[in-house]
Amino acid sequence: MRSPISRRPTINDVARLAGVSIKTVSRVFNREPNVRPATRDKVLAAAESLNYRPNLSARQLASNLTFVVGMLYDNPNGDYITAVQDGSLQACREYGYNLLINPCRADPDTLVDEVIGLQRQVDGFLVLQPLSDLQRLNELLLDNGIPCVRVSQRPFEGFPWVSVADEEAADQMTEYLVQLGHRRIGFIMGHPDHGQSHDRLAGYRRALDRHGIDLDDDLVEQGHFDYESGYSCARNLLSSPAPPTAIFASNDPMAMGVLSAAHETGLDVPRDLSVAGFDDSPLARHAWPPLTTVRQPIVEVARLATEVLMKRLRGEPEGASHHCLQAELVRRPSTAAPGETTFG
Amino acid sequence: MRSPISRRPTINDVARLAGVSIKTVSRVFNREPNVRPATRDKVLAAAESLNYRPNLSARQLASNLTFVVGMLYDNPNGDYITAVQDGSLQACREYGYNLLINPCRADPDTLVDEVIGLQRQVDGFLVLQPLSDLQRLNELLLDNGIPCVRVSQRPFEGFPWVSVADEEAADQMTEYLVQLGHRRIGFIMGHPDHGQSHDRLAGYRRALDRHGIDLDDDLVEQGHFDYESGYSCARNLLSSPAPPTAIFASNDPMAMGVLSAAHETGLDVPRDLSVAGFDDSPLARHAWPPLTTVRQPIVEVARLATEVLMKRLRGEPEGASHHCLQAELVRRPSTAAPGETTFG
DNA sequence: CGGAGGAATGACAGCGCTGTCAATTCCTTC
DNA sequence: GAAGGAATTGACAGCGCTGTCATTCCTCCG
Repeated sequence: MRSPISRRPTINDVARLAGVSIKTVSRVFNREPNVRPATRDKVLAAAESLNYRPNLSARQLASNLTFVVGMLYDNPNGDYITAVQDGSLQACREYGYNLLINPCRADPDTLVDEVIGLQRQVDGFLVLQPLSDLQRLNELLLDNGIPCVRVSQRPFEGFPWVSVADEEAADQMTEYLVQLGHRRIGFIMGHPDHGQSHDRLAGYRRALDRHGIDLDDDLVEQGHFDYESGYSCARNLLSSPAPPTAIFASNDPMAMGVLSAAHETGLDVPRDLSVAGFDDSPLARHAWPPLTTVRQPIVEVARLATEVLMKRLRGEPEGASHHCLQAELVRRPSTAAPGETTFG
Repeated sequence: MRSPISRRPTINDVARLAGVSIKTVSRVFNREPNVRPATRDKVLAAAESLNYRPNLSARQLASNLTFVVGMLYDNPNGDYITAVQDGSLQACREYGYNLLINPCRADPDTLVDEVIGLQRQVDGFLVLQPLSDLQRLNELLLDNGIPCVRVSQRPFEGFPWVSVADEEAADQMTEYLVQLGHRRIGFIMGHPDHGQSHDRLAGYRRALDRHGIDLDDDLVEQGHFDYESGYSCARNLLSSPAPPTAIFASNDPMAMGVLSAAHETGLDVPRDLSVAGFDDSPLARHAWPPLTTVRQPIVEVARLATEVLMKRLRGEPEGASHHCLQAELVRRPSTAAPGETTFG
């Protein structure tokens, strides 16, 4: 007589039902090579019908691996973080890994402690911008032999990295503004310590260059990726003797600041001033008027980066050590030809 | 001669060095009673000198505990989620637990699978709104004997819960608008399936009642907590024969929609229309004009809920099964006396 | 001083899985 | 049709810890 107790199914139950050894079940769940497709199917069917999930603790204990990847970040932008988590989780689930989130302060000392403390609790790290650009952190990780994948616009010898074609996207946005008829286009840079800031500026410059428009340094302001700096940079730009007819801010919160400054100055957007952002955060859709911006494939970047990490951890061929994804221009009513309006 | 191999020390190493059995070491590390102080000290000294840390996986496997709590949510609001994660992590770290995030679709069938699949991977769940109001999910969790703490405005017999005094906050906001001189105050409800929506409506009603202001049903619109519904509800309200002089939306994205509708209609905010939101998401500060709203103590709610869960898991006295935290009114330029403006 | 009874400690069997290595099966190839 | 080698599968011993239960050590009292 079999026990009717409903305990969680183990690898033994699956093996028995599938008529194979537990080792074969283990192979299937670890995607090891050399399992006949028919056998694999039998095992998967058995597992499915029992609703079997491998016990992580047992797996960890036996393999001396944790099957957990840590996510290291200090980005305060909630929408960005949840998008990254979303993408990363997709890859994690596919590979049977779990994700341990680790928001941390960029303060180097605390950071070192945290990372070292986590050392045996995770198999590797996904390091997000802007933390991924901290030289000291990267070196620490590398010296301790901890597998990592970086999301960054800059390479760091020793770790694979995933980036977004920021320069190209900024070029496209500038091109679009030029095509609309703008010649005096203000630019608000992001935080100078973030790699992206410089790429976006470079794209802006490249597009202007191509059209033979002189780069007026007075049209470039140094912001910090936050609403407040967008606001004050815009105030500066708009109060200059020859104000721009369009302002391209390096991210959406700064563009929101530009909108506020414009409203406050009594300017109509887009008639008197076109405003463009970068990131396509939910903010952008909810602004008034809705913001023209650049949609970054954040979810895809995170998924890809996590997949690269998984492959690395499993010793599979990793492919290229650098992947670059394309961003996409999103046109909304905050931009128009100078003097025109997008509304009826 | 000691082995020079630098592997991580195990409980056996400590036991040998301390001259006791591994079980005694285990007792010391688990703070079990009935260990002589002298023995305890010997063990701790040995552990210290070896720099021993218990292996989590082994502990988990043997004890059938995971020292991980899962966070179950389907809220798409990134700022809310990161705030919750932040608060929850604070409590987790304090108790030596890890946090496993689990965004999921509210689709009941998938959900059941996910939760059951996670069953032995976590010791308990923190269930967030609005998932925490799904009757079927709560029952599933309860039937499977999984320890949970809910963040919700509604009780569910069997689980402790943490809520925010939404009704009171909505009352305060309405009171504030009345004090400014508004009599026709529009209200946009949230998603009818979310408990909060009804509490906020109740607070609005209570305040009007107190002031003897008749409740005009035409002033209450049914929204869905998103920008779009806020926009269309506001259009309805503003195009009525007797439009309101203030609109109180049940969350910030809807208030953003109200702002857009007002701008589009050519109304000046706050001179022609005061607008108030709820939640104090970053959106609110970045809107034009900045939104008067209600700050919810999200981080604190999450930390408290997680602490309650930890205590429950550790069999410590839990205290009350219901905690309620206060929200706080945040005044910004989007509200003013009718006909007045907040700007110079 | 002997014995009762609680406090302190230990022996040992797993927890559910993976690594190792041996056994078996399946193809080729001539 | 059999040898030879590669592909596939299985048996079994732990991984480091905790639960159970047996054993030993005290302490206190008649």
